Amino acid sequence: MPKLADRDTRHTQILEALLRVAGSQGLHAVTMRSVAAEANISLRLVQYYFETKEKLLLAALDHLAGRQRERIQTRVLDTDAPDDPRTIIEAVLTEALPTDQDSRTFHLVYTAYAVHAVTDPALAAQPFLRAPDAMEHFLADQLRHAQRDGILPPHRDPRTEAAILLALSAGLGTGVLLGQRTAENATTAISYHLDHLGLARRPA
Amino acid sequence: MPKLADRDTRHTQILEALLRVAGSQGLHAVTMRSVAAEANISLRLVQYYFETKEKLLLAALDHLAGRQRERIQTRVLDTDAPDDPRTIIEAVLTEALPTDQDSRTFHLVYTAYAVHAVTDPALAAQPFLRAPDAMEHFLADQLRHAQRDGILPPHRDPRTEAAILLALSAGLGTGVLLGQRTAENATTAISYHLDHLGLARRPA
DNA sequence: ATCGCTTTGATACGTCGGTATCAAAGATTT
DNA sequence: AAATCTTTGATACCGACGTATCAAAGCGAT
Repeated sequence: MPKLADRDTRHTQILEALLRVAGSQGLHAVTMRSVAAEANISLRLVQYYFETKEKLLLAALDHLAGRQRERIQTRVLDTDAPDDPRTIIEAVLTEALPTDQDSRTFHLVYTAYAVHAVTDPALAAQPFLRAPDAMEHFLADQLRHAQRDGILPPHRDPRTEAAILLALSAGLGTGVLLGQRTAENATTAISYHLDHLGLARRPA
Repeated sequence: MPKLADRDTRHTQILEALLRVAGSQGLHAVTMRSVAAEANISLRLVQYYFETKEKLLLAALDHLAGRQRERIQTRVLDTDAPDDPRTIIEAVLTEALPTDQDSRTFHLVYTAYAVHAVTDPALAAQPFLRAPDAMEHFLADQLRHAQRDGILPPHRDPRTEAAILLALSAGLGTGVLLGQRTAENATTAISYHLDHLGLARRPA
């Protein structure tokens, strides 16, 4: 009966189960047992692949970050102008909003991790801040390109603007997650902000 | 030995103890026992004043919101121009940043509650979103006043700008909390943004 | 077929945490 | 002085959870 799956398959299977639990019932509902049940495997097998809960959680965080990276990349490449700064930036920021179940889960779980990291040194040591940090640099680069291309006013400071964009989309995302704001409301605000930045689309 | 305190004093004493625990070790470290220990009273007494942990947590949330309201009010009144929109808005947004231990605790605990609220209906029913919602209206009002006074360009939409301001300061606050950004960096970004809004100080 | 990796099951241990209970005693009020 | 409110102490119960252990069996590859 027990079909053998290779390690990678099992790993992702378990991690996806974890994310489903965390996404629907919160990170506090993630236990070795609940994950096993969600994945339809025995508790013992979860122990087999991830010896401790801490390792399991760290792996899940990694998995989550990877999925989000893929999502964003896909979103950018799916636009009609994947080399136009305005298009890229708007796609990135919009993708970061919790619109569908997947991105809701991402936001929820990631935020929960972040909260834990503030008081848990082991988690804080994790490459947690690297993703948003990289994103900020990426945005700053795009803004610099835009300035060179003459589609962003020269008096704008790319570094600061990038920080603002990132904080803005994170804040809006949280608002959407809490039901305090609709996703449409948030996307509108992002477009509005980019418009007033003076960040135009590159003419074809 | 046991001195009698009135209910209010005890309540706040216990709630402050809770916030100290939550602020230093995280909300997950808040247990009936840890709070009792932090407050230097018996577990039994915590049970006496707040029958269940849920009630205790809800009371703490209320207490937290109240303290933050006071903090912001004080901050605004302490400025040199407590009736100038630009001054008020900058004070409010800056106060919302986790600069000292108190505001760090606020951010941390509030965010932790927010994360819980997403998957806990009992918490979500709480007047959670009312504070940020009221703040957003307040900011929008200030912006409208500014427009009437001619210190904010008329093509700006106060509602959207208010939403952006709130999301921005929340996002920056999170960044500061996670150590990804300094408080100075964040305050700079806020001033920068207000400047580019075209929101000027009212001339004396 | 033997060896090694994978999977399950049952189960158990220790800890922690929310809640409950009983008894007793100090303090305040009337 | 009596009645009521406040406070402590000592426990106790029960459930949940992380972790560990032992035994057994399925499956793949050499």
